[in-house]
Amino acid sequence: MVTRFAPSPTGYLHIGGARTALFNWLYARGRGGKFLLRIEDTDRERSTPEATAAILRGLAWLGLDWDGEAVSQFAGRARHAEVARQMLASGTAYKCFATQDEIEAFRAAARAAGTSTLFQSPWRDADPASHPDAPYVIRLRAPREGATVIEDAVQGTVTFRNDQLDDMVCLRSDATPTYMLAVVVDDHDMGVTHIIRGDDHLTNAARQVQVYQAMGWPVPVFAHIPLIHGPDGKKLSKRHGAVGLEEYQAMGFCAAGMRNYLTRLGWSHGDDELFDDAQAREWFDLSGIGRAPARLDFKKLENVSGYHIAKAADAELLPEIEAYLEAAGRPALREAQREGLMRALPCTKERAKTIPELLDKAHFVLAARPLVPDQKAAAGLDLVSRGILAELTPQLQNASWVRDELEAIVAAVAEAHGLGLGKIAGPLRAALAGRTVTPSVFDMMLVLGREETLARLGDQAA
RNA sequence: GGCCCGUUCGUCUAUCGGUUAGGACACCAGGUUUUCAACCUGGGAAGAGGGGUUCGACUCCCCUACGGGCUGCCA
Repeated sequence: MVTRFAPSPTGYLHIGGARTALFNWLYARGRGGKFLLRIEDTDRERSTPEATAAILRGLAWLGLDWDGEAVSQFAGRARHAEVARQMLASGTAYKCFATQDEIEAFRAAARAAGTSTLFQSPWRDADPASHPDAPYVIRLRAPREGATVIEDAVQGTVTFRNDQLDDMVCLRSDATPTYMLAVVVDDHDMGVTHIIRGDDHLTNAARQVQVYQAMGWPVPVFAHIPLIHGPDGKKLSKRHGAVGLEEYQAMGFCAAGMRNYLTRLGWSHGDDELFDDAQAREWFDLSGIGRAPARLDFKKLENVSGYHIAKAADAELLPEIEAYLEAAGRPALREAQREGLMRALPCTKERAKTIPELLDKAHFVLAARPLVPDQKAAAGLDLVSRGILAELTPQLQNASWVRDELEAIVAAVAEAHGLGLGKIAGPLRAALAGRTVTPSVFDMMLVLGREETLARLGDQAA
């Protein structure tokens, strides 16, 4: 079995497109099939190489790999034209010499008369001998009786009356193929067996089936999935905020979390919410896809992202963090910071929903001495607190650097002053991290090590 | 306008004629706690509306409302 993702390179990779790609990828990868990528660049006006690059970057970040090279649809235009000629020869298509003006006049008249605006070409049954020497388009000779039926894996059986479908243009007057023709030819030639795409193509599917039938080609399995809507239930657009996949990377969601969230958006497998790629590949199927459009919920995305960050192996998280830094336009990690971060990951990743949040928790290991405490931290470092820190320092000097002993020492000092651990943890936190919100003070000491810990305490002690 | 698709807690969803309509996120209350987070316990929260079919409908059919898509020599 073969699936494909076929985006138009006219902008960024839309979050909805990303999910479509993900579904196709999951379906193919879970069944030992192939997942192909085709760039639908037949619209020369709007297609740009930058957009293609953005799509490739987005897929790479999401972790979706495709088989073979990405195919340019425009490159296959000669083949598409050839098929149009074949249909002409077999009589399943015809030359139409109607001009744009004539078509517009037809539609205007139809609108005024309240009849169907579907264009009915007078050339459909014209004698070839009467053909003028003028530009023409090649139109499909679509059946006028009966109905065209789509057996859709998501939408079920969808029936279109043929009198609702007009003779669509397959080859334009400049001899370039239209999208409707090109998709069908490419999908057939590429051996695509399952077309999973947005349901904005459901109506198009009927016209495309007519082309398959005209060519006598086997019709693939269609699965038209509902679009993703904004939080207000309206079609997702820029006014809702992030629509481009890369924006999600820049916001710091982890790729695994994004995959999990997007997979679960509009598809379900019982009550399973959190899963890894292997499970997703095993579970994913067309019958689990819902029929109603889904809305984006950033809170849930955060939750899922946090789950996967906590679960990720440190060695895999580090490159992802560095990729985030680059995507967000933030400075790269210095070598010392990279090493420190690796040590700090175990005590920070479990508390972060996103990568920027993780970096914030890891600030203590990213910052270099002498630390400049922020306002709140500075407020906690009063004279009394500094005195206690000064008292604590020599005791830590000779301690064996293990959690139990560090806890015991700090607790003893606190008790000597008639204080709870909470009272002394504050100033410690301020001295060690320069902040009031940090990982556990003992975790920080262990990550920082004896030397750095004592140095930082010394910086702040009275 | 015509054709097509959709509609279960705020959100994502389970249910495939018989359930006190379940789970997750979010929210609220309490607990735990060295901060934040995490975690634990509890709570409120749904079948768009109206007709049928049936012993019995969230589930099947029809109508209405609302949302979406298509209706291009765009994709």
